[in-house]
Amino acid sequence: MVSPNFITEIIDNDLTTGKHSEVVTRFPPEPNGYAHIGHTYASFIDYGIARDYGGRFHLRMDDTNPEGERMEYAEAIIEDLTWLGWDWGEHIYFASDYYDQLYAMAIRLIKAGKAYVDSLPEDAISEYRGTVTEPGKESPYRNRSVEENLELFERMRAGEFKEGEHILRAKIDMASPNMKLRDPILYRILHQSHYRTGDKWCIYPMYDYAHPLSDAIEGITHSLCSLEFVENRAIYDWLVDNLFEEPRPRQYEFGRRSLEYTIVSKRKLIQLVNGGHVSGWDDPRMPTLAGLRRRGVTPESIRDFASRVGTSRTNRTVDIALLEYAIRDDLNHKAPRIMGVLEPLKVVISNYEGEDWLEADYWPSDIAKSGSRKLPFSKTLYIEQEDFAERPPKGFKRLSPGEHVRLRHAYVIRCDEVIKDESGKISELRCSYFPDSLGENVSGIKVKGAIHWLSAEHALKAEIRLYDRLFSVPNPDDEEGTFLDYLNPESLIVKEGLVEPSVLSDAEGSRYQFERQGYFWQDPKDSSPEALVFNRIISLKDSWATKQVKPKADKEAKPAQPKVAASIGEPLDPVLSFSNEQKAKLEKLESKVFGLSHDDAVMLIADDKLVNYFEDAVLAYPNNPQLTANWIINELRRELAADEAPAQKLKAKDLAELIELINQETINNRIAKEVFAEMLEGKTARAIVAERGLEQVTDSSEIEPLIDKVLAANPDKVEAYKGGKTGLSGFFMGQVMRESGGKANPQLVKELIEKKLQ
RNA sequence: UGGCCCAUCGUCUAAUGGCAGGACAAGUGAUUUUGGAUCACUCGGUCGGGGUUCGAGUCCCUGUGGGCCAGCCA
Repeated sequence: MVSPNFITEIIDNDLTTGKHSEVVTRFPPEPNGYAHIGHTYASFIDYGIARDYGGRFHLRMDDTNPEGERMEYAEAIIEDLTWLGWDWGEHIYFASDYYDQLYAMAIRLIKAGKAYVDSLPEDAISEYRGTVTEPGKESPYRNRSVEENLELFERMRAGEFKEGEHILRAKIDMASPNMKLRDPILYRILHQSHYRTGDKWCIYPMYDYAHPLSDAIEGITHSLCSLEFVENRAIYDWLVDNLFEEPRPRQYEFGRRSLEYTIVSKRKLIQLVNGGHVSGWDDPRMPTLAGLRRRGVTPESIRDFASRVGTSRTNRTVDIALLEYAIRDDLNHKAPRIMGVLEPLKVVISNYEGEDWLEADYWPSDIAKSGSRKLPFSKTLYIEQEDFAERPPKGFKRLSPGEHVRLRHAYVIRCDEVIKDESGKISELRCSYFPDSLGENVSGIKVKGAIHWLSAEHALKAEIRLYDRLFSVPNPDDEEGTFLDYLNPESLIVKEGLVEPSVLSDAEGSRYQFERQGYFWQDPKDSSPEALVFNRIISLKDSWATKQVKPKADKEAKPAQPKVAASIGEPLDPVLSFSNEQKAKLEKLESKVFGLSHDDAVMLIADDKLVNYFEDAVLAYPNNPQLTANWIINELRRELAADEAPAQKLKAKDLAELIELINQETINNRIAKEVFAEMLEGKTARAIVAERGLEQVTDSSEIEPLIDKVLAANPDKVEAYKGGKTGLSGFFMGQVMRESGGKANPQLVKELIEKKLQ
């Protein structure tokens, strides 16, 4: 369901290491608006992962701010997510249910000296916070006694203060480069009643406080959210570390997905509704789930879409064609085919009298379903205006004067005469039909195409609403002016059309394909048997139309963007900021004694820790300083920088031992990396090599059989290689190296392979 | 004069350091009583520059580009 990604990788790891035995995720919407397509993606990851791992999925209303939150929204979100197919069983929660616990935990923090009541006014707090480039200042109230904090906080809760008079903050670090850590606010006073807790509280927890603790309370294992919360993770960890034991939840962030021709910002959606640009939150053009549902889009197709859009750590904008594909792909095998005419053109069959009820299959032959309805045929028909051309363009496969066409499920007709009204507009076609062309009994007349049609006296009038993309540009937010300037004026076109009489006897909520037009269903609000209203869910792919606009499309094609950056920036020379001592050291490392390249020497010297480490290592093994430098720069430094840093324990002389083994060619580079990884666990290089017998194999007579084995096992690859696919040399190398347990001398292997493949 | 995150076909996404693959889009053809669907094929990519390595999309440095952080919002 959810395709593998960096999060499932983490989960796999947590499960195999036993860090968690079960996966518990949650989706935490705030009930202050309607769910939209963006929510489906996030909730899909949460629900899908829990489901895939046989774990638990919680729906939690993140209601920590009484302003704007309403039960009505919570209910709508529940309805929408249920419709989507997410199943949380009994696990529906409200952050507001945790208010007592959260309050108790705040007391604990205060008692531990980790939280304090600040009484600075709002603007001062903002000022004291500093900026992204300047550290903040500590509040004069930061060092109040525990007793005073306890008393003030209790009085805050009791409603003794006005909004803004006091707040509760975590005591972390006002100088942190991470702004979120500059004593984040935990509680604020809000004299507002809450849609669930009423007037019980006048202090409310902030998201940054309530969210991690709610996760921990519920036993969430993997708390997944979007990228803009990366900085918040620091508070998340701080709080959970201070208040909970292992196993505790961890937060992981994924990239958001936006959709072309769509916006989901709550503010902008409201503007669309209030400005009358759409009919409401469930207007079929809206990206809300309510809108999608009313339009007729199936939950299956939305799920399929979400699974086709992958998960990564980058914000991305998805091609809307992918959504459209998912919708069509689902409906293709679900929607019976009927006929509907959007813009009728009258056709009189001169040589036909009376009426016939023809049997017409609901399904094309490539769909393994059966069923049919009766279709009335008579002297006067309607066809689609588009399906007739007085002067047909090249490649036109429909009706034109003197030409034949198949009426879908019925006869072949020929156009004999075109009748126009006073204004010159075509008002009617006179055609003749071929009685022996029905069904398989083809009259011998060849036709290029088949068109849809309806019997004039039997067809039902219907309002047909043709919905299209809401915006005329893929990224309205990236354009000049406001997004409202880019509304697609043709996002809704209403037609007075005709449909088959059979629809009246179909079940409510039936979706159809109007052949050659698209997928439709009756609008669930506005349609009735007396006044039919059909919504177009999605048009059919139209390769004829695509072909027609091709020259234009070529012109519109984006000019090839040069991928190369226009300017090549000069790296800042770090030597400029070096002290005299560092400069002296640089000279030393670049001298013949050490012989390091300039860049490597600079890199080491820029970090005192590294240069000291380097000097110690070279002291322990002086034979190849450059090799030592390479290992420190390319391998060791990464480990030193890692969060959990076992490398701190790796002594310079131990690394020197590894360098010696490499330099003496006792082990090859590939093995060296394996050994290095094990050394982080505290063993020494020589011990690892001896224990596991990792010495390099340099004897051709030992290697050659391995090569023969690999070549024999892959005759096709050998063939391809000899045919010029030299990229396969890496494949052979890899196979042979693997066969040798990684121990073969790679240069030797390479030479031998090349010799054998000549 | 900050910190953090990110960069693979047009789009989205894969590739224990070892054959850059898939899907959508586009194109060609087959098939078709839907210019749909289906099938086959084609087109097309590792942001630039250095380094490590037998071998780099993957590791290191750097440049460029993009995103996020200074609500008593979430």
